[in-house]
Amino acid sequence: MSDQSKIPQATAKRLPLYYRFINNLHIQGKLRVSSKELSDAVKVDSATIRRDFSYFGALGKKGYGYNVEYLLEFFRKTLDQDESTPVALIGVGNLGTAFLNYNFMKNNNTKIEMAFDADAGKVGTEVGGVPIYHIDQLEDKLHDVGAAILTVPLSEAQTITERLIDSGVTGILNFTPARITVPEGVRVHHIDLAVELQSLIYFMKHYPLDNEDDAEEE
Amino acid sequence: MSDQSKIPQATAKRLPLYYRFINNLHIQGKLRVSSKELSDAVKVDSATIRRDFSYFGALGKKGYGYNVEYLLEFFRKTLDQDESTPVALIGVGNLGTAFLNYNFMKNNNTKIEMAFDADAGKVGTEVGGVPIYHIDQLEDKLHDVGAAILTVPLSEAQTITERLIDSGVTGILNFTPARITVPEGVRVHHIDLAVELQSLIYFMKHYPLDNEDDAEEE
DNA sequence: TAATGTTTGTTAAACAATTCACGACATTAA
DNA sequence: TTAATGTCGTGAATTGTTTAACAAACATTA
Repeated sequence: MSDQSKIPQATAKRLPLYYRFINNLHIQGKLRVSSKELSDAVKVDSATIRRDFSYFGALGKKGYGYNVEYLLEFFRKTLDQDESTPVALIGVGNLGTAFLNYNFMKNNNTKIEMAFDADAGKVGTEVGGVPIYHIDQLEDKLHDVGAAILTVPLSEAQTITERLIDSGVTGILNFTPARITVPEGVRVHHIDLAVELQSLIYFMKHYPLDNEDDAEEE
Repeated sequence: MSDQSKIPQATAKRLPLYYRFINNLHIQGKLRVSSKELSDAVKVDSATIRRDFSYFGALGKKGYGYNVEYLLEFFRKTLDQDESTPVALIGVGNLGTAFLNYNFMKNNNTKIEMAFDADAGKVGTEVGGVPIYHIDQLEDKLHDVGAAILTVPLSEAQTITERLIDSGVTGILNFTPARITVPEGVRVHHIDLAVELQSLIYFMKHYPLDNEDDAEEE
C-alpha cells in the first residue's frame, strides 16, 4: 500500500527478525553494529543483510556500521509498530493458549485483543490477559480487527474463515492443516505443524550437511 | 543423501503437503486426480505441481491425470514414511502440549517418541500417548532420535541445543525466538510465532490485494 | 475407427533472491 | 598527515523458482 511496495517479499519476511535483534542490542546498550555481527546473531548472510537494509536507503555508514538507536527507530516506524494492530485469536485449545501466553508486547506492539472459543467453560475467563468470548459473538465483537490467528479444529476452519472475512478480517495466520479458500484481497499465511516436521525430516535425509534456515518459507 | 538431491528445496517443502492431500483423496475413494484439481485443494499453481512431480519422473498419464493410489504409494516411499523417524520433543509447555496432542500418526509415520521437561509434576505422565521424562535424563534416553522439536523457554534454547547435538540429533525444529547456533551438518528450521504474526501484518499493510501463501516459506 | 477433448511433461522465458566483489568513505593509530 | 583497516552500498553475476504455452499422448465418444 505504501511507498515500500517494491521491497522483495523475502526481505519483508526478515524485517521482524531484524527488528527484534536490533532491539536486543539496544537493550544490551550496544551503540553500533556491523552487518557481520548481525549476521552471526540472526543467521542471515551479511551481504543479504546489507542488501535488505539498502532497500530503505542508506541506513549505515561506510567504515563504521549501523547506529543501533537509529536503526531501531527506523524499523519501529517501518514496521508500523507505533500504531498497534488489533488481532483476534480463534480457538483457545493448546495451541491457542500457547499463543495467548506468548508475550507479544515484550518487543513489539502487535497485540492479541480478544479470543473466541466454543467451550462455555472458557468463555468469560482470560488467558494471558486476553478476554475469551463465545464463538457465537464473533460478529458482534470483531470491530476494527484486521487480522486473525486461526487455531481451531480442521473441521471448523473453512466455516470460521468465511465468518471472519464477512466481519472484515483481511489477514489470517492459519495453523490448521486446511488450505482455506479466501476471496481476492485476503492474505493467508499457512503454518502447518505436521508439514514442518515432515519437511525437516525430508531435508535431513536428502540434503547433505549444510547450514540452512527457515520454514515457511516458504 | 540419496538420488533425489537435485530436487529444488521449494519443491521439497511442498512434498508433505501433497502427500497429505493425496491421502485425503484416497480416503475419499477418488481414483484419479488432475494437476488442476490438486491445485484448487492445496493452493499451488497447477504448472508448479506438474513441474514438482516431474522431478521424480513421469508419474501421470497424459489426457488422464494421476492415479491416486500410485501417487500415494510413490510419495509414501519418497518421504520415507514406511520407516518411521523417531522424534523427541523438549519442553512440555503450552506449545509442546499442543504438539503432543496433534495426531501426527493420522496421516504419516512421523512419530514423537518421547518428551522432556524440567517440571517434576509432569515427569512420569503421558501427554497424547507420549511419555515425559525429566530433562536430566536427556542423554540417557535419546537413543536413535535424529530430530527434536524445541519448545523450551528462550533462556534454555542454546544450552539444550548443545546437549541435543551431543546426543546425536541432526535436525531441530526450533519454536523458540532464539536463533540457535549449531555446527555444520545440523539442520535447523526456525518457526518464530512473533515473527510470523508481524510478518503477516506487514504484508497486509504493504502488499496490495493478491493471493499468496506460506510463511516459512521459506 | 476417427474425431474430439483432456492433461501431462517440458522447453523457454520471466521473475525473484542471493552472493560476489569492489569502489568509496570513515575511523583509528602512528 | 598519512597509512592501514573496516565497512557500507551496489552493479553484475549467479543461482533458484515460477509461469506460460504447447506438442505429444492418451482417453472418450460416437
